[in-house]
Amino acid sequence: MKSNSGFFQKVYEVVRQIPHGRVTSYGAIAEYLGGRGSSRMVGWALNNTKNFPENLPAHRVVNRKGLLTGKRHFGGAEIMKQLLESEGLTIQDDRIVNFKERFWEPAGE
DNA sequence: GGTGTGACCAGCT
DNA sequence: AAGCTGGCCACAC
Repeated sequence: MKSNSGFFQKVYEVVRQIPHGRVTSYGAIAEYLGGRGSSRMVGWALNNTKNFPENLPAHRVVNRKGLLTGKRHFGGAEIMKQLLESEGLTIQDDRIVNFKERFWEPAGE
């Protein structure tokens, strides 16, 4: 075990483990990791993902309302929307349709 | 080692 | 009803 950040690493792992065509929320990941208060940390971790050479499905991570909050961090709202649509999801009004059904729980896997 | 921040969530006004 | 502030916790300077 590497004594690395842990939290960040875990976030990357979880995000990377998100099934194709599924979405999850920051709060869910945060709660799964340690505490619901760490929800903001999840966003920060994802902010580092843009430094990742490989494609991290951070676009599958949205807020509790299924709203594409971090779309602006992807370099364009259209990017995130297209990515999700490409995954078979439906985006309407910058929001994931049937988000509740598409919701994937980190601890669920 | 202290301060600031950050893509949230939930409660209060 | 809607808007805003606080809180949480871990990382970077």
